[in-house]
Amino acid sequence: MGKPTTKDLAKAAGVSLATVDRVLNARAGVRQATVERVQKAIKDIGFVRDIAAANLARGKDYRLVFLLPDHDDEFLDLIQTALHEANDSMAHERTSTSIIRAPANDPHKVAALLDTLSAEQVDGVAVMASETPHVRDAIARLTARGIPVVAFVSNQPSAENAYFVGINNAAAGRTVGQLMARFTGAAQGDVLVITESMQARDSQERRLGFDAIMARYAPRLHVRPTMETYGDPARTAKIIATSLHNQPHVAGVYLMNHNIKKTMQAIGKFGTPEDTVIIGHELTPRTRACLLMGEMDAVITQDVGHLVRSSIRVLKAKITQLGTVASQERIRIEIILRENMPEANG
Amino acid sequence: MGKPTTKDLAKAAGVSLATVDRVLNARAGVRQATVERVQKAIKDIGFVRDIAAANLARGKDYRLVFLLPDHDDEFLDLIQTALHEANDSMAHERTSTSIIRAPANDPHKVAALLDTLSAEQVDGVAVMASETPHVRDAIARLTARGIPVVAFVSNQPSAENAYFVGINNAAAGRTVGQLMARFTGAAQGDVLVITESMQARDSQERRLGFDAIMARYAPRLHVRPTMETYGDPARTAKIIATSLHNQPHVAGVYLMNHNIKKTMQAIGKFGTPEDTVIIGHELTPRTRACLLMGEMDAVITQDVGHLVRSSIRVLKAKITQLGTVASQERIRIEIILRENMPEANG
DNA sequence: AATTTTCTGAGGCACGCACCTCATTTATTA
DNA sequence: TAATAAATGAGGTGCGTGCCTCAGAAAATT
Repeated sequence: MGKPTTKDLAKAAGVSLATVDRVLNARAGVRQATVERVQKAIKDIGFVRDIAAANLARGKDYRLVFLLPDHDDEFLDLIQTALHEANDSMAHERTSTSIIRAPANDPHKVAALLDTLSAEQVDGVAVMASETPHVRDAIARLTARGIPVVAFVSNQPSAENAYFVGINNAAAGRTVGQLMARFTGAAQGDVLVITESMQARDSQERRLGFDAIMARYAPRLHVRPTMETYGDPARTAKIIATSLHNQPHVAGVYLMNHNIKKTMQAIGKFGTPEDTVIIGHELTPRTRACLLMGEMDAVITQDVGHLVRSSIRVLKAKITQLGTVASQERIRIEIILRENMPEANG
Repeated sequence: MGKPTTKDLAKAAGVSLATVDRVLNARAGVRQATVERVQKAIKDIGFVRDIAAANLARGKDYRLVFLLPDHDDEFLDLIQTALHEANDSMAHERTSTSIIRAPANDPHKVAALLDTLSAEQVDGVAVMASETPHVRDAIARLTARGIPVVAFVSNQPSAENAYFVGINNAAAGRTVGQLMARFTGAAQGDVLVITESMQARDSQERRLGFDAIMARYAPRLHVRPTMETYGDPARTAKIIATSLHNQPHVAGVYLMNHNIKKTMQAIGKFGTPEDTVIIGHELTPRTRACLLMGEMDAVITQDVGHLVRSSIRVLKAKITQLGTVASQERIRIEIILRENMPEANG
């Protein structure tokens, strides 16, 4: 005989189907003693609710919202593409995702947007935003309203209950450090570190990890202070120009944020020594091309499709109060060289 | 209004539910013209069968069989663990997996085992075995019997219809080559390549990829002919001992197959220069430990959990004649350093 | 003890689909 | 044209669960 059903449960607990239903769906009007009898029976016979059947009966689908920064870069493009793809393939698993966008560095706007989401319209939320007290509180209010939240790409360690879907950025920084240390061989010189802003927690963590490894394995190299572009092309160009001019030998460059288009353009324009090792984050059309042409030596990335699907699975698991397979939800820090680069739409 | 149902389909096609059912489930007794009318309506209204409901109604579950080699190594252990894990987490998606084992290098036994599987007991099969004519034919017979097959880990390019779940081994070899070339810095000397057997197609492909990159990027190094251990500890020890003795400077070692326990033991015993770069395949407890202790420099691996889940998804898609999300099924060639090593049970 | 309140059981309908039977219509062949 | 075969429609039941109603049973209150 197959998996136990609600009928088996009712029999095992010595109650009726109606009572089983009341307990399973946390409806009122059941004595505590009875609730416990049923719960014991659940464990005894190993009952697990058939979610497919439950969803069918309920006619419900999962409405998930992804809150993303509202600026444009290739990484966000990838995320949106993956979300649309997921939306298509999950439509028949009763799951629909929608995207809302907020200024990345305006915590008030983010918080305000999150506050507009009610449990009537939304079943779960994935938030990609910088960690600030406002955002943290808005997340807390969401969960208080019964809406599960996951932190997406950017961790929210201060927000309890917000499961983090993304990579360990310190480890990512260490990985880049190790590659930089080894790829530079025995070269002497400077290493430039460039990012959009060190405000972002991600950048700080990556830098720390990077420095730790560089200090240990490549003391021959001098790692310069982080240069911030603030996303400004002119500023980026200027920074790069003066850096490349002043440093007689740039052995390596670490592009720490994921919007490296402008930066690579500037580097291409001003030129670096042939053997300069350039490592950056996120596999996008741009970094893909740079790898192929040998302009970049390695890219550290996370699988965007996996990020999206994992967020969806975790949110659904929270909504249905079911468990997840931990190993499936762990996001890998992927090292991409020209040789192991997956095909374009992967 | 939500997704179209069979009722909507019937209306759109101008036929009854019974006919829709006959078409959807490929039952006999429908005129070709009518079949086409229904299929056109399916496209027109974008009907997609609700698999959850269908499975519920059908009371069916997917019985999948994994045919694995019958010897023991850590990689196979990982696969079995992942299979058990998947079995648990898929139980409520009406999917059960079982494992049967056959001597890796006995194509007749493999074929004989595959021939015993009938469509009454089994809905899909994943085959991990060396590519031989016997195996290829047995796979063809399976699909002829209506049982979908995927090639698992080991490709079966000669078996049409057997979708391959695994990595491109030539690319994996190239990746190792690139890492070897860069990690060895400017060192001169020999590179040893060790495997269990060059009979296996995987080993041949890896070697080709490796050589191509080494010739191009590290002509300073001399890559020695492949040494075969045949899985024999004594032979392994002897090979290693003489190699390390004869080669004055071993700059690198490439452990090409996934059963590197004995080999690493031998290497540890006879010792290598401090700066010898050792790279191998598959992240197992053993390679994990070697990475942590600095005995190995990099491990090229494929996510075993992903391999298993992907196989299951692909088989189920074949059974239900549905599509898969290509990007989700692409198995990555993962580069693992100490710094980006996932936790133990990942 | 009588009354109110709180539980509990029995049963039905629905979800989208599979699968079955039987009657009826349409096409094919003699 | 009649006889036969093939195609189609109508309608029912069940999968496991959610959700609702109503009638009784048990417990708590007066």
